[in-house]
This record gives sequence, structure tokens and C-alpha cells, in this order.
Amino acid sequence: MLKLSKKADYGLMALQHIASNQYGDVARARVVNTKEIAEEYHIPVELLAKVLQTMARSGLIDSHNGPKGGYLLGKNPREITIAQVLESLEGPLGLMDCSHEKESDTCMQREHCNIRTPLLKIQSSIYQLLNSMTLQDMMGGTPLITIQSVATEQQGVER
Amino acid sequence: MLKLSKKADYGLMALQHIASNQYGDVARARVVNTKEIAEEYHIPVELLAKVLQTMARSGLIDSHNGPKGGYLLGKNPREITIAQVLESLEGPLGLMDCSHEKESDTCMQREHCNIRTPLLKIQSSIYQLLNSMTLQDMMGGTPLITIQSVATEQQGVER
DNA sequence: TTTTGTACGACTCATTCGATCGGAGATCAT
DNA sequence: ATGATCTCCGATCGAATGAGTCGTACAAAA
Repeated sequence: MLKLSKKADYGLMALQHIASNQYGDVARARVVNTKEIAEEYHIPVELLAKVLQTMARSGLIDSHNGPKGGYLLGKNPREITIAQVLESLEGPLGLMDCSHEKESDTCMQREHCNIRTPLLKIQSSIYQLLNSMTLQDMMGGTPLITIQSVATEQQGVER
Repeated sequence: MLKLSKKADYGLMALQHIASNQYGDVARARVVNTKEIAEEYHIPVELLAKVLQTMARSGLIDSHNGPKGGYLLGKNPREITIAQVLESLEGPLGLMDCSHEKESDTCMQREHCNIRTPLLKIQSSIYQLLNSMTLQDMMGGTPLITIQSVATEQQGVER
């Protein structure tokens, strides 16, 4: 469950690869093209191209046309979060259909729905999680995230 | 992104409904059948039946045949976690295909894959999150979960 | 101007998910 | 005890989402 799409996988791989060729120093920046990434990770070129275009449109990377063209990171790796990447490629985070809806709600269960509120809490927590991890964090091998829960704290559990 | 299936939605709603009719007291337990839930939440009966069957097989609920039959909670609401429900209906948690694989790995990217490790960390955190929230928590309206991240702590971020 | 490589849109195919149908088993009423 | 009714249960069908492909247009370096 909760498997993310191939686009997201490819996008993250590509970003990691592009970032690896810049080292945070613009002077050493090396432009990397679609074909190079596709061959490195055995990804269908056309599909990867589509992914890169989408991310370019979102400002995550900068595209450069023509021979010797390719892609460069559009932001500092510390400012690119996993959440941004996934949102760019898969749309906004939403565990259910009625996550962030306007008035046009077609959900027939809304009136008696009893799970919306708790699921929204979980969704919010997941978003914080994804938004707290950056591309920079993905490159180092350091532990990144701690999670703490108070939901299961004991308060006189009789069984 | 990360939208969970209708089965999961229906399953959680049904569980909440079943639990509401038991109040943790077996003496007051009221058997509730598929049709009742389906009408209450406007869910296709046959599909809901399938969902309930699956959860019964997992031990989350107990099924009772014959007239006046139906379903009852199989465990204490405090011992039923969201993770268990979702795993029962949608299979094990896995952000990518190579999440928990044996030797038969067909992923062509594995050799040069640079995102597997960090994604496994995120996956683990999500699992803790889903496993820390119980059906009992879903019924009360109290705040349940806090999350703390150390990944984005400032250490001289220049921009 | 020619060549090379990216950007972009439309299209096809496969897989998963939602939804449906008919049969088997169990319990209550007679 | 026996029938009738109601439920659970497995197998099947159709629809929608996503993965992957093809062809054209555009931009920059030689």
C-alpha cells in the first residue's frame, strides 16, 4: 500500500544524480542531460524526459536547450524537500478524495463520514515528515528523522 | 499522491461503525450486518462485503452466519491499529517495489539506486505513525500524534 | 545553415481497482 | 427435523489510472 509512482521514483533518482554533479558549488556545475541519466539508471528515456520537464516547470530544476544542454538544479539542495518533488509529479498529498476539497464535493459518505478527521491528522503528519527531509539529507547517509507518538500512551488500559 | 484505496476507506468506516456498537463491553455487543453499514454510508453492498470478508480473515473482526448474523469486533479497539487494517486490505506497506524483497528482485535500478535507503527511512517512519494510532484513538476526538523532525535543523543555511 | 539534442503533445498498452454475479453454508421458525 | 431465509464467500467482469511510446517542433552550438 501507499506505493508511489514510477514517475516519483525516477524523479527522485534524477534529482539525486543532478545534485551529485553540482556539489553545491555553481562553479563546478556540470550540465547533465536526459540520456545520461536514463542510461545510468536504466530508465526509458522518453518517460524520464517527461518527468524532468514536469520538474522543470515546477522550478525544481532549470532546463537548457540545444547541444551541450541539459538540466541543472534550480534551488539549493537544502531547500528542495521530498514533499515538493512528489507534489510536482503526483499532485497534492491526499489520503482520500475529500482531503482538500472546495464546495463541489461528490463524496456520498461525507455526511456520516467518521474517519475524515483522524485521517486528516495522519495526512498532516505524513506531510510534515516528507517536508522535513530535503534533497541534501538524501545525499548524506546520516539519520534524519525521529518520530514520537503519544497516541498509545497508557491511561488505565483494562483488558 | 499516496491516496489509499476505496477498500481501505470502506474498511475503516465499517470498523468504526462496528466498534461504535460494542462500546468495549461484550455484554452490550450488537451484531451489525453488511447491509446496515452499506446503507448508512452509501457503500455498494457487495464491495463492502468483500472488504469485511478480508478483515474477518485477518482476525480484525468475527463473522457470524445465518439470519441475525453479521460482524463483531475481533479484538479490543486499542489493539487494532490503522497499519493492521491497511495491511489487511492493501497488502504490506511499501513505497517502492524493492521495499521488502527476497532475492528475486527484478528492479533494474537496484545496482545504482541512490534513493532506496532514504526512502526506507521515510517508510519506516510512516509505519510507526500508522501503527501508533488505534481504532480506539479514531473514535475519540482527541489529538493523537505529534511529530518531531531534526532533519531540517538550521546549521548555517545560506541563501 | 546544418546538426544535435531538448521540449512538448498526442497516442497506445498494461495493470490495478472498483463493482457485480451466482453459489455455499448456517441459523432461526415452524 | 426440515424447510426457508438470510448471510458469508469465491470467482468473474468492466472501468479507470498509470506506465510507456511515438512523432513533431523548437533552441543553441558548430
